[in-house]
Amino acid sequence: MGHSRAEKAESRRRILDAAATRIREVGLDGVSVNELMQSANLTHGGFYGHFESRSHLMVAALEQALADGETASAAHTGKRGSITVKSIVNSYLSPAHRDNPATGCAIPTLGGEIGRADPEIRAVMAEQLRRSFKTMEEALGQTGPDAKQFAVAAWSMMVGAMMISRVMADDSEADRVLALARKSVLDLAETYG
Amino acid sequence: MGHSRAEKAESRRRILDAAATRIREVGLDGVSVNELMQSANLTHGGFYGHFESRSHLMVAALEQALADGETASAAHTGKRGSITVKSIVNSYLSPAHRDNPATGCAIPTLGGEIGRADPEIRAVMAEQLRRSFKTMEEALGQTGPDAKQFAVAAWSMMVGAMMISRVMADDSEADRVLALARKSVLDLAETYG
DNA sequence: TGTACATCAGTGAACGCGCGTTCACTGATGTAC
DNA sequence: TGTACATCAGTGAACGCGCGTTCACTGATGTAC
Repeated sequence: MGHSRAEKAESRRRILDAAATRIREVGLDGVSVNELMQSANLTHGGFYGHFESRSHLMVAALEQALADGETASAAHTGKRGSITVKSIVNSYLSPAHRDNPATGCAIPTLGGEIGRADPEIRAVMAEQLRRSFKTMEEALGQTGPDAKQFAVAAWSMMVGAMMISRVMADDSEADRVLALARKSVLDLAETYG
Repeated sequence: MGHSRAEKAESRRRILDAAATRIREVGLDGVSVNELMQSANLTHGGFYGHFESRSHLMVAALEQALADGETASAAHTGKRGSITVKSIVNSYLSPAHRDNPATGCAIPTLGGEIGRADPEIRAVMAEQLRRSFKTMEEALGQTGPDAKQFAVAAWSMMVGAMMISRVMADDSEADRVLALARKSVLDLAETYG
């Protein structure tokens, strides 16, 4: 059980990875320092050697969760061929994404909580939203006000439908919400594209 | 400072009202029993004379918050004349609604949290969603698969856009999200209506 | 109408618990000679 | 290459705090006679 200096960065990474995953499962408020340290095979006291405070970790963890979620999405959509509206929507509004929040997009999971958080935390997610809008405009293959409107509408619908689908207990009802939202985003893409 | 038997129901109502308001401001996890009792001008010990446990209160508070939010919306849209898609959307996606979560719709505020809550809590919101879908179909003045698709798409977009708008720090950016989503819901209504 | 008693809404001290954070320490790693 | 020392990642006890919940109690209200 060594703890060389080179391994410190590795420990930090394990804490941050656990945090980025856990906050998507249980929310920012649902994670304790002790729990994260244990899942990184460390004891709670060492935490402050890696992060200034719990809230500093949360900022970093949210950044990573949002980046992870985007990468996971891009990995699905991007393999062989370019990103299209259809590939984004099919990947995003899939039952697999709904059933695996820990590796998915943090926006439907944490958005409500973050809407009432510190400006610093909100800024992290706001920045991701701007990037997401831009990606959607590029996927539409257009620029201008209509493309912007589509990007905002599509993302609003996707995060809303994902949140709603996760609330629904009945599986077929939850699946139907995803399917109908998917169709509607594509209908909108035709209208604006 | 009397506490007659007739006043007990009044105390319960005050606790429940405070809870229904507060959960929309700070989330289900953000409210403590002690805080609620104080805002009802009572001490914490008396809580269990009114509710079996904190989580029992939360179920009742969520029910009331959802009913309140719907009533508030209907009050705006319904005055003089019937409910239309336009009247719902204009009221829901207004900056006033965004800036007053305590009296507004609980879905964008609490949806993420509730997606990972007990089945009992999820069922309460799922039921409200079904009612909301139905109201939207009626507002569209149609029935059938297209009306259902529109209802799901419109609600997904509205709750998503509200959540996103609350994350945005910049006011004009946040307002623009609402305005663009509003336009898109109305565009969809034309497509399906 | 006036007194004695029962009811019960609300009080506040106490419980065990987990939280974020601090800090004196341990002991393996890396360095100097 | 081998020994002495410095560094510092990680440990674990302890802190003050607020949480949900329990419970013996108080005292105003309502009832019986």
